[in-house]
Amino acid sequence: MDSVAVENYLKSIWQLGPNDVATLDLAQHLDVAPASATKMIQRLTEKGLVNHIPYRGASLTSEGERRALSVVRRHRLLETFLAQTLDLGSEQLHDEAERLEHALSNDLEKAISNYLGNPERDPHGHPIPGPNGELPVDTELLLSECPLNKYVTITQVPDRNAEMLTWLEQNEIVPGNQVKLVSKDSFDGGLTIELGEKTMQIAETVAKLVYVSKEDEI
Amino acid sequence: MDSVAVENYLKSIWQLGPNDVATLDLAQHLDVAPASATKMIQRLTEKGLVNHIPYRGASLTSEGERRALSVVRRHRLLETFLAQTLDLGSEQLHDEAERLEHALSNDLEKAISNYLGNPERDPHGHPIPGPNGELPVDTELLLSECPLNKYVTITQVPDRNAEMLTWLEQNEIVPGNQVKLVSKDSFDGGLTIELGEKTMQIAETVAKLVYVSKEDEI
DNA sequence: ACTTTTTATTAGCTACCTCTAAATATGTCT
DNA sequence: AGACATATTTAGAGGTAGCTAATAAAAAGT
Repeated sequence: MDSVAVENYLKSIWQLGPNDVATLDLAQHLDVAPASATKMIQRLTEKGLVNHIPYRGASLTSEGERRALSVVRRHRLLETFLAQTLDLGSEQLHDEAERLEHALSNDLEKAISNYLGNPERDPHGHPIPGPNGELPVDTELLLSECPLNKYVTITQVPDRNAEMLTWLEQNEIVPGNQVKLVSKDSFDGGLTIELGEKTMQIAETVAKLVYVSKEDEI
Repeated sequence: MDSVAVENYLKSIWQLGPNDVATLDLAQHLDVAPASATKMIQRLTEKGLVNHIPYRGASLTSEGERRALSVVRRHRLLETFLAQTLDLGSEQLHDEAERLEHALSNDLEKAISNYLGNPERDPHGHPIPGPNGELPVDTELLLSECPLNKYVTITQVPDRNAEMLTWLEQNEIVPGNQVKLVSKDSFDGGLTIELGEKTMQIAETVAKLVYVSKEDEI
């Protein structure tokens, strides 16, 4: 069993990957000092979970990725489970899953997955890795990069920022809804989209975190 | 936030209390070396959570007890929650709750309690401490010490030993069922009880872990 | 190309929690 | 009371994970 710290590092490297992750980025992501990240990267390299080229960056080995995906699976199953049973604010879900994911046994993971009917997506639309780390082939693209004037279906929204999530929900930018990208403002990257009957503006930073499905008619 | 280790020590001292707990008993209960228990007792004393008279034993301060009861509350809420949603083997419940209890936030604790209708007992019949550590006044007594030839209702069964729990369940010794203590064998402490239509033997060690309600007619 | 800035690593320290082995206190038995 | 057994504590060490300050490497600017 990996420690909570190890699991969090692996998960963060996975989230920031798949390119080599800079020590500083990792440290900021985990809210630790850069020196602490260096130390841990070395420990993980020692364990064979990470490939590290000093002064360049770190990436996961296949075993490291397997373990990272196991954490991600537990996280997303928990989010789905909690969303379905208790009804918590969508913002809370992420934080709670963040804590509980490290304490979920194999058996309980199975029981939860089974209870939920072995779901493939969490409530934010993120794919849930299979028991052995399988992820669906990624056929989705970013809202910020989708073709103009074509309706697409929102598949994934980010879950890490509670504020943003609330804003997205209030504007009905949630998985399943259809949007049409009307125009991209060239100077600030802002996007104009149509959603149901309303037209609205969305910042590029946000649009870069929302995924939509590729093939979609009308 | 107390660490997992601190929470486990506090919980164990509470479980072994309320009398002074011997270092060796505590160490065995937690499966650590006696020296480790001594060290932790000293740390807890430092923090004001434990009263310790060297070579005598340790007991909880009121703050220590408050925190121990918070762990117990989380544990029992989790057992109840998991029993109600997933249906896990009764043996598994305890182990899973044991892990998750340390990762349960205040908010999630509230949400779960609320979802369950603020229950006062877990599935094994153990009272769930209130949010501030309130426990009902104890009016129950041990099956091993209850009056002869009087029907009493089982209120609590132990949850720490999976094997014993399975045995108890198979023999319908579960909270809510009625039993009559027919006789106590003086030499080995074994008890003869009547349960529904059958008469059976139960070891004293087990009978000392089962609680029954005091007032009960027929 | 050299200097400055940024990024990364090393060195050295701390806290927490564990262990084994040695020392000490307590309780019991004769 | 003295001796032995048992329980407890101290001493000393190791692993994990964090920190700051100092150093070194890489990247960027002039």
